[in-house]
Amino acid sequence: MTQFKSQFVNLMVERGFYNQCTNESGFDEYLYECEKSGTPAVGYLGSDPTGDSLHVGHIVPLMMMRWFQKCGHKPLTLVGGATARIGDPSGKDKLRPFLSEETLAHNIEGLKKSFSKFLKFGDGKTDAVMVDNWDWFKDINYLAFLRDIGTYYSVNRMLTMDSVKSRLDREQPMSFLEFNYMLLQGYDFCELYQKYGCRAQIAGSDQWGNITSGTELGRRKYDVELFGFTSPIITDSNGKKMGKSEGNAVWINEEKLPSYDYYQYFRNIGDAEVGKCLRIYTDLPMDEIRRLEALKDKEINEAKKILAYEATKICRGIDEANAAQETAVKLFEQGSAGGELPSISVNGDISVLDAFLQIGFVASKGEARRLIKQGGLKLNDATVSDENYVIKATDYINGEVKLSQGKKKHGLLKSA
RNA sequence: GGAGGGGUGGCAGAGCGGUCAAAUGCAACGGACUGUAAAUCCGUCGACUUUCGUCUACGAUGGUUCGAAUCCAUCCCCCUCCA
Repeated sequence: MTQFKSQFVNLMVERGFYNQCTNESGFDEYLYECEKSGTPAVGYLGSDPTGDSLHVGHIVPLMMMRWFQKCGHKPLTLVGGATARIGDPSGKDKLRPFLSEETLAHNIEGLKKSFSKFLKFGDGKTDAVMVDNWDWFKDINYLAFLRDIGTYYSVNRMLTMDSVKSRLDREQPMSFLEFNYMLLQGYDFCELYQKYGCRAQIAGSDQWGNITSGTELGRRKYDVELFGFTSPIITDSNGKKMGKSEGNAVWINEEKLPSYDYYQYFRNIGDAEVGKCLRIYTDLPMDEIRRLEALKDKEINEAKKILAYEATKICRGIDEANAAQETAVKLFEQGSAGGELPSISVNGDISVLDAFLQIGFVASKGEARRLIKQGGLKLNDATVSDENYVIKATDYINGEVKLSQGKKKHGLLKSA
């Protein structure tokens, strides 16, 4: 298992993070030299602030950076204040809507928060540093940019890039604005090289074209070899991208998704994904992972619990992980309500319909009625059969009524 | 600027004067089976209403008609080709 010299590359391969590298042996050699001499290599991970939080789909490169840092290297996290104003065409058919300045500022704050859950920021040698490409793009002069950078790009070559080609093949329009995206990302890489000596870019495989744009620019303009390292796109057994739960994205930031739900997302992962997810979403040592993924049938649930706990711990902290786990145990293994559940307070009696509507489990009374007909709503674990039922004082146990929708959605009704 | 095509429910995509709250597929949700899994099967999937039914919806606004997602007019937006 040690076909590579550097700790980092070996780790990546072993844990399933490795998809493609611009120069495998070169990168390995470079990192090995850095690791041996105790000089941190600098690598960056970019993300455009098109939303105000990252979601589990972004965790893969984040975890790579986390390992990168653990191996004694220095991570840079780049937020694309400038590139978000253009829109990355990779994997998209349509031009992105433009974002307002306020939205951008808000999103950047959200991203910083997401990043800081996985990486240690600060002033130390291997501490992560946040940069914004708006800083160097906002004052750039168009003619100067064309002359300094544009000369190194061949349109012939750009047209063969996947992000461009797929649009053209599908006869989807692509604006000149988007066409320029790869120049900007290429420029970013070189800028970080100049400023921080950054020679590595880590990202998802969809960024390959944009990464090579940077490595080629580096070679032509600065005569330096930059490295790109990508992860595979993580999919579930149905080939779908990871990251959706009940139709909603699984967000990293807690204000977008309660820790309990974050925990549950990993708890409910498919059997076939357990090993893969343990490698990617937790820091557990490989020996432990190999033991866990060997579990079969019912026992695999133990592995899922550990996965959920460990993943939550990294992203939400140990307290939140404990609380989420405790709630889950109470709810599923002991059948009582836990404290981490969503709750609402009411005065006096309330109809079941309104109760479920207010707690947000149903979007309308009609939906609540339908669920009752289908036997999908429960009060204190008893199926509701009468849609006109009114919850009264006698239904409260210790001042609470447990509301359940389906098997997994639970909440509490408290008397005010 | 010219010519043509189009805007329908979360998405994709039918419908082209009444039988349309709108086919079909995907996604989603509930139930059964299980292990808080997967697969499968059954059911649901605009709002209000116990049922009847009422209301709001097919880009926007007006109009024609007993009746419009469907026809007409104007406007807005998108796409393709030509200049």
